[in-house]
Amino acid sequence: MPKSNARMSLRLFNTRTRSVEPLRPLEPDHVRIYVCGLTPSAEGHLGHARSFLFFDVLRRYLEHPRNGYRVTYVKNVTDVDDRAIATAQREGTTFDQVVKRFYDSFRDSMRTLNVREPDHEPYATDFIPQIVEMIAELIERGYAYVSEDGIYYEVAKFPRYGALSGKNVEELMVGARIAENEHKRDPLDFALWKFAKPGEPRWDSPWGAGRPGWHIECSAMSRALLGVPFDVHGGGYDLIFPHHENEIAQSEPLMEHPPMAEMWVHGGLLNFDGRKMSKSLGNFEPLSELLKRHDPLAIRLLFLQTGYRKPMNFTEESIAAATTALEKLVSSFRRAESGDREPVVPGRSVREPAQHREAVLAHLDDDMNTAGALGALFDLAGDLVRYDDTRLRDDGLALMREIFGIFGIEPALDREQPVTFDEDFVERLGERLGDALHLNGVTSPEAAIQQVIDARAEARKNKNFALGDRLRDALAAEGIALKDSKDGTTWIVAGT
RNA sequence: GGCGACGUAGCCAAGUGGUAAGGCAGAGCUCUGCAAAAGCUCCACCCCCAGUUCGAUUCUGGGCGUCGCCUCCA
Repeated sequence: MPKSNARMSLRLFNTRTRSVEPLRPLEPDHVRIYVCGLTPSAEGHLGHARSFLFFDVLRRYLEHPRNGYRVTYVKNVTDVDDRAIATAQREGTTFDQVVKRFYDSFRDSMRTLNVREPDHEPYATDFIPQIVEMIAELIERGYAYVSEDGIYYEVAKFPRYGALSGKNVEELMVGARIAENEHKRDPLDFALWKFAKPGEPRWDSPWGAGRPGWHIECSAMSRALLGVPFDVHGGGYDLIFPHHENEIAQSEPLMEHPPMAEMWVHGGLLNFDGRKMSKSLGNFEPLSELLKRHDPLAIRLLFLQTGYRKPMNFTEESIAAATTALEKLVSSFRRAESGDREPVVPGRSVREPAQHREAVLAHLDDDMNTAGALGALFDLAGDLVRYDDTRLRDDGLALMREIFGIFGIEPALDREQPVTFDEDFVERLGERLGDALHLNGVTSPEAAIQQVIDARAEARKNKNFALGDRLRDALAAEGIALKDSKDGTTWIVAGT
């Protein structure tokens, strides 16, 4: 397979330049990515997941043969912050236990969502020496000063401050909403190091024991693990200001050749029923809970349908639609795999897998237009059962799997029906069947359903359609739909 | 108040200076004992007004609306 050439290369929107640009890695064939991770001092929600899901797809695509890059992907964990400390004090525990609890849960959710593990997942508290070193350099060069309650970055010393976010420093200064702090020289200055108050976690530093401010860890850890400059710095839109602006202000004065990251890539935020999903609004469902109610791979598909930079709205209706759509894609795959074929309709053009492949990849090259790519994938799925040539069919199946792999939904092709029955299913089904059929000592829902199917087949064979329908209706009332085909009857969960 | 994004069918959503992908839902048909599934077919004057243009949904200006950031936030 030919390597990528200049004509078909991945283009991404770069927040730094506000334009779509080709990705040109600083090292040949190697892309270094730093994505701001979570501050696990509270429950993660689906909005967090959207961002990480996008970067997971980006990473998969970079490694796909179309691009063929080796990727080093770093996603940090802000494992000490004011809120975790406050929660710990309230609960009579320690901040690291609070963080562990929430982050363990979030990692489980990421696994459930088929998000690949980062190459590095640095915790801020594991990089205190590097953070302290960086603060020392900033003080030495006159960008930071020691104050009574901590060490601050002096924004006025960095002329490019505001360039990434398009903020005007003067306007920010007059903004009434910047927190006043008597220990700062300027309201815009932000903490690099906070001296510990009694009872607070502390690490030693030349200036006094304390903890790092939020922003400095990303500057220190990206420098330590990737080196600066690197290729892509990612995160949610809400991080552009002030977090990423501050990272730049911390990192670039210490560099010979800024910028710290060639490309800044930001994912759009997720709304929930039309409103921002936020910890402060309290209108969110923990990710771990939501994943119990919805197919995680359908969630991936749902996110793929919207441009990654656009704000999107999550509703029960939208996830239901995505769930159905995923089932249909998988169903097309399975039908083709089993040799099932649809006649080619006159006037309907069937395109070869290679053409579909190009269509999908061209969309992805275009600033990761996953929605367009998904449309092309549905086109492929439609043609899959129309190839009368085995080679084409096999190529089509392989392509389907390949694209599913980029999207991170490949487990859907192999898994069993993702069905959950509640405990009373068999009992309720038995009641619904009444005299029509006595379930014969079965305990598993699957076996019970099979018994009903067998009994119905017998009834239909005997032309006893009334009984057959009664059996089918009993299953339908429990949300189980039957599908008759020449090879027998199968069932799916249709919902009630 | 400052900055920014968005407004395409019932819902979600891609996209283009030359009368609009895809998905979900819906309708009709085929198949079928019935149904489901599957297949076929159908379903959009692209928020409003003005301008540029031979031609705008796509460009420019104004308006209206929704949302976000400016404070911890993916």
